[in-house]
Amino acid sequence: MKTFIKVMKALSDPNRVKMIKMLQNRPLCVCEIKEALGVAQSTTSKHLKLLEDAGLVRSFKDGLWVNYSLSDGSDSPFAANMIGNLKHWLDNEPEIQELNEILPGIDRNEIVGKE
Amino acid sequence: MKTFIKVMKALSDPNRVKMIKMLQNRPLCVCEIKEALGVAQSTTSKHLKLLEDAGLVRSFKDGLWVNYSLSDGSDSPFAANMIGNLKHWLDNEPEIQELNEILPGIDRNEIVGKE
DNA sequence: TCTATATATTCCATTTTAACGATTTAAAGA
DNA sequence: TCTTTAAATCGTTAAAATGGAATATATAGA
Repeated sequence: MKTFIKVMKALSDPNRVKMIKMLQNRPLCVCEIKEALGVAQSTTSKHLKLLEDAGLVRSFKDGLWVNYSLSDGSDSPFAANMIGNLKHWLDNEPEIQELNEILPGIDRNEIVGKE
Repeated sequence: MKTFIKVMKALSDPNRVKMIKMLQNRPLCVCEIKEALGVAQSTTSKHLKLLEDAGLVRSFKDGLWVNYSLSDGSDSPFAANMIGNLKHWLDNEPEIQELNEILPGIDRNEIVGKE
């Protein structure tokens, strides 16, 4: 039950759902996700941790960066199922379409730290 | 996005998930669900309203009673999908199995109002 | 070793959620 | 009409979730 609730909770926040949808395009570092969503870095990091705990995303370090990508779902069948569903769900949402438009223009090497 | 979030939120509370699992057996009135879960009547009613808003259950009156049953999912494809998944999910959870055991013994005509 | 930078963590304020008791509403029956 | 009873709603409280600023951690490079 707990693992199921974790997945549902993880997916019941719009920003976290957007993160999943963005990661369908390509792996992203925290700063790229933060930039795309327009939220604070700490907020981004916390959301990603929650998604990771639910088995929906995974992370691997690359120097200073931490790359997040979709999980293969091997941790939780619930997570696996939802990752699969979300492949086609919500694609017509304006919020998601807008993200897909700006995402190609977002590059970790061009993000300015604090402003 | 909103309808999706509603479904996820609705399913991110253990008591509400238990309600769904109970309704897989048969339609139930508020007092039967309250009895099975051991929570207050007002709590039960509110949870059911939330599930109904998400398109996961529907209700119809029968005299003083209000019967709740699983939705056919026509309101929301997300709800439909989750109702389908939950048909086989969580069946091995001790909490769910216990509910399935006590449920046959719960009868609306034998529930005492306030005690 | 010192600095710069990306991320994680901590702290705090605000909002949301879940629960209960009490009250109100609605329907059935005396 | 009055009473009873099931369910919905309201009011309140405690816990959890969300968000940002500030700080700590970790790695790369000078």
